[in-house]
Amino acid sequence: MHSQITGASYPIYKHLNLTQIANEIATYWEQSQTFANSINNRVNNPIFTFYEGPPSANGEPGIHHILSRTLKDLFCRYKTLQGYQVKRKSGWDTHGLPVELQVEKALNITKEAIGKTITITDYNKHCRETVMRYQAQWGKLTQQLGYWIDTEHPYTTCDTDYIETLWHLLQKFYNKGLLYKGYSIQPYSPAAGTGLSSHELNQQGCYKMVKDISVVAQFKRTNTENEYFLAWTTTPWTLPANSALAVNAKTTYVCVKTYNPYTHQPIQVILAQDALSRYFPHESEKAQVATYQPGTTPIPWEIITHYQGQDLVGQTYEQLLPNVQPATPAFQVVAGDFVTTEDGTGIVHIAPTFGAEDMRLAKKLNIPSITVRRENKDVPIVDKQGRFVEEITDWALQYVKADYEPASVREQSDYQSVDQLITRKLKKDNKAFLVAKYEHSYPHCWRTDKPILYYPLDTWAIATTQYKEQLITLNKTINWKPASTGVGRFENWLENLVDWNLSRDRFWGTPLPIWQTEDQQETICIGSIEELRQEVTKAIAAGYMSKQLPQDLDLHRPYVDQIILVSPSGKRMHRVPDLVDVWFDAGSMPYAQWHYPFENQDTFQQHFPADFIAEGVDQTRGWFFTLHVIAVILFDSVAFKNVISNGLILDKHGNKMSKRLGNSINPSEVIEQYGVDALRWYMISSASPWDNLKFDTEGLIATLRKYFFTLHNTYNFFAAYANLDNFTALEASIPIADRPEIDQWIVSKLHTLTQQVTQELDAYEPTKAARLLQDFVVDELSNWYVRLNRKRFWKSEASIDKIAAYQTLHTCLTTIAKLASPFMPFYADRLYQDLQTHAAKRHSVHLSDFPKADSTIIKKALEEKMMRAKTIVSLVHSLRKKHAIKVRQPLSKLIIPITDKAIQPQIEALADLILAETNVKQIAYMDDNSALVAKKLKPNFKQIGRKYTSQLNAIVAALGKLTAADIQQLEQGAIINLAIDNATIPITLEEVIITSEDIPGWSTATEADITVAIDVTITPELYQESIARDLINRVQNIRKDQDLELQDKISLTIATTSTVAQNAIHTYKSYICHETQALQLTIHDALANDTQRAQSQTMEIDNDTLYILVKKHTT
RNA sequence: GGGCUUGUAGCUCAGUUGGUUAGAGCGCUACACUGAUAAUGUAGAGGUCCGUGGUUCAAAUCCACGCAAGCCCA
Repeated sequence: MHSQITGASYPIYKHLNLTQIANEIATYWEQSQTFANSINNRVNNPIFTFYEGPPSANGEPGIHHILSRTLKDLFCRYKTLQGYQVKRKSGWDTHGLPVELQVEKALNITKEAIGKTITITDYNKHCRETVMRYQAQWGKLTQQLGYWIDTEHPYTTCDTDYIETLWHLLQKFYNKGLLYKGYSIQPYSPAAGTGLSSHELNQQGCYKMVKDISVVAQFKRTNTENEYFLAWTTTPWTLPANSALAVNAKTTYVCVKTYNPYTHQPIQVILAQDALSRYFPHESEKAQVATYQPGTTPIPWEIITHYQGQDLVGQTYEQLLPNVQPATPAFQVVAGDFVTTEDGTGIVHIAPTFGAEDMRLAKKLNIPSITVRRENKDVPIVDKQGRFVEEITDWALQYVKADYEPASVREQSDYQSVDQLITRKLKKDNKAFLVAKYEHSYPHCWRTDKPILYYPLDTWAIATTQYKEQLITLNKTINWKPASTGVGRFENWLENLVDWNLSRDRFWGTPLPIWQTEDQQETICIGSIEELRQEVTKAIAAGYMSKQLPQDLDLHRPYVDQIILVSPSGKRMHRVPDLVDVWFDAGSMPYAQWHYPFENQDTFQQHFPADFIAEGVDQTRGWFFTLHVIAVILFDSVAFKNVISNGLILDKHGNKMSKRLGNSINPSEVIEQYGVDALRWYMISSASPWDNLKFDTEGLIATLRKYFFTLHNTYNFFAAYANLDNFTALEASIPIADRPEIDQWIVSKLHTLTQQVTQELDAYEPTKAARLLQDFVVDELSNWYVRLNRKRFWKSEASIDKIAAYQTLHTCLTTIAKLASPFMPFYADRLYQDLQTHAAKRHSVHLSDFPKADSTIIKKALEEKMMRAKTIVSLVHSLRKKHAIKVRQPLSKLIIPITDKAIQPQIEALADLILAETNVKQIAYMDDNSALVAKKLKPNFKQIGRKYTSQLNAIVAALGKLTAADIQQLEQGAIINLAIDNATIPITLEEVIITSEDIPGWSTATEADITVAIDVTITPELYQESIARDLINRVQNIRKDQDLELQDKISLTIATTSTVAQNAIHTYKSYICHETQALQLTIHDALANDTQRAQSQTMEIDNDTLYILVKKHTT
């Protein structure tokens, strides 16, 4: 090996160990404060704002977090390289139900115990401790992933400052009149005695298929003999609460004369025309209504009237189960937009106390609810345990769902559920038209495993619906990736917006800062700690509080609940018990992370709204929504301009990962085994972030092999020779124009790549960018440029050409390191720094500037030329294969027919390259008019398709019959007239595509517009040359086997009795010596002795055995 | 039940404004090439472009209705 005199040396790593590199680079970053520097270096630069969605540290980080965090990191690094200052503040989501549930489980208590067997203080203390339980794992993963984010100053949603900002925001809502107390239908678990959040219902397995009894009930129209409205329900127990029926005003309804299937009494029933076939499937029985014999089937029917839904509105009916009377007149038919005929009868039973839609409609139309009085309040006819109240005399105190009964009751053989009892009674009373089992998916309480009820509860809500239009308008300005999430899923959600229910009846969360008098007539909303202290001062004066609040005030329960304020009229005011939905915490982070407006007003202004956020698609109606709502309503702005909503990570079979199935991937293990750069690259390049990724370790390994090893080997190749030649990359740069054409080509490709990568990243398309990079490295740089230029690096003498090759490859590798650094931050940094020979100039790639494409260097024509050369090479290889002629066998000539004059000079420019690559002596061009070239013609459909439409098939057929002479005429500009259907169709050259397909008598291959033929004659001279090349190859392998260094010289001894081989070796002696670095070459008929024979290797040439003896030459 | 996404070779994915023989990589088989390479080249096998209708001279592509998977919501 050359001695390294200058000290300019590129490290060489025999085996690529990405994990080790990542660890070393991580240490380097830490020691050099690289992350901090990448921000501090850009103090006066434009700001790129990124918001981190706060994760909850009460669970372990999973592989899906890797994806979104990689995306976040990628774009922040990219923008940093482009010169922006990108501050990234991390955050923690600390409040909420998941934490509480975890604590309840750990303490083995239920919600009811809180405040009784355990104090709220102690309970919340447990919550506070639990919430950061996995903080260490998160920290480790953040570090392992190379996710650059400020973890030293995170925002934490349970901090007093954070909560104070929330109070400020809530007060703003309150002052706008948008925060109000309402009464709404919520999922409620009677068995657990608590309302459930949507989060709870979305846990795995909460929706279950259940068989319920469904009934089509007959509601008797007032003042008629036997006319009924038919309405369908899957919850018969809600029928005693019915107070209206809803129809769609625009739907057509019919009145049908028929018989009740249970009582066989003649009836007339009203239902939607479109629902008719569902209940009257037999067309044929129409005429037999008059002659029907009770008890026989099928039951005849007959349509007697048609109605518009509008005509039915306002009609009244008799109460179905008259146990409890409404306070005001009820039992009317009303109109509801949501009524469809897709299932049921097209008439919907309305029970305002047990359906969200029902309650909304009831409020709008003043429909009374069926309620009873308890403690001066109107309450539903089902109590909080899930039982009918006493007033429902038929089934008093029975559970409305069988599941709520104790097993001992439920399993008795004569037990009948309320649904069964009700339907039986309806059947008997001629009020049931059809009773059937119905299987559907229904939510269950995750804790008791019992079905939930939709039940009316008190709540505080934000009137988001008032801002619906503005929410939609501003959403249109957001760049959603993928767009469908924004214009489809999100906009659709906004179109169907309901008011945001903020209340949570829990303990560990941001308390609602609202104080009320007992009669609820006076209310105040507190917007800051300062304001609270002022109110406390008043309360002290009024005698309700004994002293001012402590300095280290905790705004959580139970402390805030102990604060009593005084109302303007002097009454005591208590805080309402509600906590705020944790999504409000997360959606407030743009403000609360800076404790705005109490501090950092400038910082907030500079960093609002965000340029970029990224989270899982499941956040669409979570974080993305709450960010949007708060920003639009309170700040008249979007909260983010660009958003990526990424998909899920599934296992390799496309199943969801879960611990239970044992198919989940431990991210740390993967990172340690394969290296985080490989993992990041695999995830980004395999599928667009918004598509679900089927995670397969095999794919990850393929990425490693294909991309990383190739890149690494390209670097190693460069380093090995650059070290030998003491190339420092500090030499005067040879102008690109003065370098060989192939250098100009790869540099042109490099700038095209830079342009495309920039374009894709600007469009938030990281997958496309990564694939472009990978294709460049593997196909263009390694597999073409390096392969074709190896000789330039080998040759021992220094030359301009050699320096050009080094400089070109060095530039490519350096640029790749920069372009790819956002994707593979560790390896890119190592690569980049290893390429800098001077320690003084060496710095992190992440402190460099992102490459800018220079359009003057991009030469499209050259790129096309090279593409054509590649095609020709692969066609020649294909022909050799066909004739079983190996590449080491030189051939005399390849022939290319030229159909387009412009192509010949393009091929000539790269002729040397093509000849070397294909091992052919010469290219011959064949004039396109040559009769030897057989041409084919096919229609250019784009040209003629729209022009001739119906005649097209006939034209295509006629074109197929054209002769070679016709084609030649066309090529010379003539117009060919086709006779089609008694008409003449003129065809011009533009309307067809002519290709040269074949040269008769030659072996040809064709791809696109290029045809290639080869002369397969092997002359004795060519055969000799192939022997020489075979021998060289063999010797090179022996050198390699003997572990000789690249520059070692050898003595070569050959023994063979074949005169053909001997002659060949004599002829090519100097060539063989030069290629194998042999200083001596002797040829014998046989080897001298057994020792030599033992040391020699053999090969078969010309049906004879050839002995090869390679000895390292010593001086 | 509603909204959205996805469905192309055994696997992972491309496939432009519709254009007539649907591609790449991995994997498999054979041969070749190689003093950077764990590579690479060539050829072969492998396709109901999820299905059914429709529009069109022409559909993987546009439309409708389904099916399957996933996410979000009721």
